[in-house]
Amino acid sequence: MDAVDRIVEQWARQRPDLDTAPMELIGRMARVRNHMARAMDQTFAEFGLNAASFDLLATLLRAGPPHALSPTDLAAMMMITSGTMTNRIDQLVKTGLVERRKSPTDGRGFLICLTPEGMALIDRAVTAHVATQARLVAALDPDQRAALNAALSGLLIGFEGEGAGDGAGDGAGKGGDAGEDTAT
Amino acid sequence: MDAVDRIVEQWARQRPDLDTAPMELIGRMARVRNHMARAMDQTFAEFGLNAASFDLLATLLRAGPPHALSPTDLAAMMMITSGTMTNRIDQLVKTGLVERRKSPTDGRGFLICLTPEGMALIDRAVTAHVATQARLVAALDPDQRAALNAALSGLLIGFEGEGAGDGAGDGAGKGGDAGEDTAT
DNA sequence: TCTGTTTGTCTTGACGTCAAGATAAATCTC
DNA sequence: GAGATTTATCTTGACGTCAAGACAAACAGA
Repeated sequence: MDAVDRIVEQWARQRPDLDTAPMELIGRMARVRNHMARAMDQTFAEFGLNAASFDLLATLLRAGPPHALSPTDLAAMMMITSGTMTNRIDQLVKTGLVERRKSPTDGRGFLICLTPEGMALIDRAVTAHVATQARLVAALDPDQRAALNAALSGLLIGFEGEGAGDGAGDGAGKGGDAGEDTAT
Repeated sequence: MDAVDRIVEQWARQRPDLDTAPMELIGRMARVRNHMARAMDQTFAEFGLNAASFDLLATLLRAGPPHALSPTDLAAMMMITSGTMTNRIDQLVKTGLVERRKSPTDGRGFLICLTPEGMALIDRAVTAHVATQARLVAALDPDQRAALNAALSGLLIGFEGEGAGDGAGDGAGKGGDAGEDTAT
């Protein structure tokens, strides 16, 4: 009897015509994701980061040497708008974790590079993040994990299409929510 | 080979020491949730609502007659702060879907009530919402659905504790994200 | 070469959220 | 009952996001 069960019960009384089985699934997934996001945020905070800045630094790290990407490429990979990208870069430049270099090939463009400090920080932060993630799924035994992963893959293929490009790129809503980093 | 696989592959090259199996699971769940949230937002928009206003109206509806709750109770159920609650109520009062009545028993308090218009709208919107949710899980066969639900329940119990109170109530981060309605 | 279009980045304005605190009413303690 | 505490709600200020558009540099066609 969890919180989702209580909500489903209320609907059964108020609108017995509704089939709430999908709601159970989706509701639980939303709640699980919220708990996980909260836990991961704590790990980020230990390194003076939030999900947004962690995501940017991690994207640069896992891109491989020379750990430099254009704001446009970063925004595409992280599925955020260019304005948001500018803002995130500004903050990380202020804290000295990345730097803006002029693109050698395009006078309009920049390359966002990890500084040595940024490199060192994100390297440690990623290690801690992976440990946090391991802890978050520890409650599941291997069979359950495999089943969960298979079901999620099935859904994801349905949403994104088998071998589509990188981003879902639909176009999110505006204010407040919609995302909280999508990957890493 | 989906987007999450590509990210995991990059980590394997850059940090082969990491066990990215949990990341796959969590990454897929985050992406699935984002796609679902986007689809549900579309349904809400068809009724002139967003996730926030839908959530409030639906909470009042499923609470049963007389479809009236205090802002404090609503905020607790929806796991948002009192300031956000004030804001959400203001908007729905402006559009005539709910009204503020003085509490008959507490001079400080109000009861937020569905107006007839709000009642009619949310009743139709919930029907459409449930249909959208059914469509979102249609890709899974009954076995997969059961396995997914079981795995999510297991995780949720781990996070919220077996029979705990209504809210997780931890205390979220501040700006931007953290939620996008949790239930309904 | 010159002009028009495309591309890369930043700026502006609006929105929804949160945290912290202000205000008013209710309740408790002596 | 009078003063202190708690509870219910709203207000303020800051933040991060998006959409739309401003601006500069690069490219393409005559």
